[in-house]
Amino acid sequence: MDKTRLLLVEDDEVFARVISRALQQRGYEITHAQDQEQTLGLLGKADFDYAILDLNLGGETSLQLIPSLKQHYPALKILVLTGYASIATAVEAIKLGADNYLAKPADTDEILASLLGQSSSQPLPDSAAAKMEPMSVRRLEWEHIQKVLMENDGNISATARQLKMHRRTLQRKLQKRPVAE
Amino acid sequence: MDKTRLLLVEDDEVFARVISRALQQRGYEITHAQDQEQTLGLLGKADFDYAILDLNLGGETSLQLIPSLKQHYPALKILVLTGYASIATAVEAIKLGADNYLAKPADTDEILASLLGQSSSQPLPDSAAAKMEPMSVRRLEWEHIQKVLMENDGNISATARQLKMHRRTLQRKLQKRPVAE
DNA sequence: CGAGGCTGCGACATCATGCCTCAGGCCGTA
DNA sequence: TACGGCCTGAGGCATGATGTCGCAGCCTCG
Repeated sequence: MDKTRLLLVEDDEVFARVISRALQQRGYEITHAQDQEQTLGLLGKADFDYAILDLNLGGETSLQLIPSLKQHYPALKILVLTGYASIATAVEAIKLGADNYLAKPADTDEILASLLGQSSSQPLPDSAAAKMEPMSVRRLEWEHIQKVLMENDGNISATARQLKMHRRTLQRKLQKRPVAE
Repeated sequence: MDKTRLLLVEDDEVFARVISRALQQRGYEITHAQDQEQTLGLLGKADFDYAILDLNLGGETSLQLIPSLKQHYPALKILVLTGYASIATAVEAIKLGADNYLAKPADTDEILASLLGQSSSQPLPDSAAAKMEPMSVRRLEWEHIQKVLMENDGNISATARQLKMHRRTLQRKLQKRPVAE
């Protein structure tokens, strides 16, 4: 039978190579694009069963690609992967049509499970109630910042003003990675 | 014209009362349910335009209610609200049909904005358009700390552990600001 | 072209935080 | 009653985070 075709949109060379190799060894045929333009250029030319999108492509975001991809390949399963995960972008991604959303770092197995798997790692019904730990202050702050940032279409200055913090401070916070938990 | 009808599913008495009152003052007609059963019992009996679901209802989750609600009221806009937000439940909620997902603490304006949200570019009825300023990070932090502190019956050490911050730091934060804005 | 807004970033004084430590208080229990 | 375990307030210090200012580059609009 034919190999499963997977589209990888990722701007980080190193990570792309690693994940590509890992997936190829598991029998997937990988096509790699590095930005929106390259991805859009592929649309007519090849078929895909799955797609993995890095949320942050240099300056751009891959969210906009989701509707286009879904339009061309209605059955395409899309996984959004990001090192700067937040609830705000997760909600946005899913609403746009992504099938799953995962935070880096994630190993190949997690990625595959999220991509293929129905539910995520755990059966949600009761695990949701069991995980009753409040967010850490840092995590809460990160989520809030991301949410407001999104409402301001990524405008850092405007976001800083609303949050009543100095622009320089916001800038520095955004450069760091979100706290794991 | 008729009032907008809103279904509030929330098991926390205090929070339910506060939010109910705030929304009623803004012209909404609120129906309050405390668990899955009560909610399901309402399905045939009333119409709703919006719904706010607390994710954690005692031992159960409100996620399962979403499909039922959507089925009975296809046009219903659903907002999932939770004090124990996580990316996993956010993704799950949206996939099940929720229209938005918000982490507590959130003030009434933020909740309303998230609920009505979608209808962008809608020239909001003059008055309502006023200020839906998000909370500053400091106030957000303060509220969150207070809430967790309450849950731990004022135990500072336990609170610090949950919040993953140093006890000394929490101690200092508590001594300082009553936080105006 | 020029005004005005946004962005990234260096520098530096100042404030907040993490971390260790001590002393005292409160409770069960051996 | 003395002990261990847990909580609290507080001092001190090294280090990290933040507020402030400034500069240069980039857009966009008139």
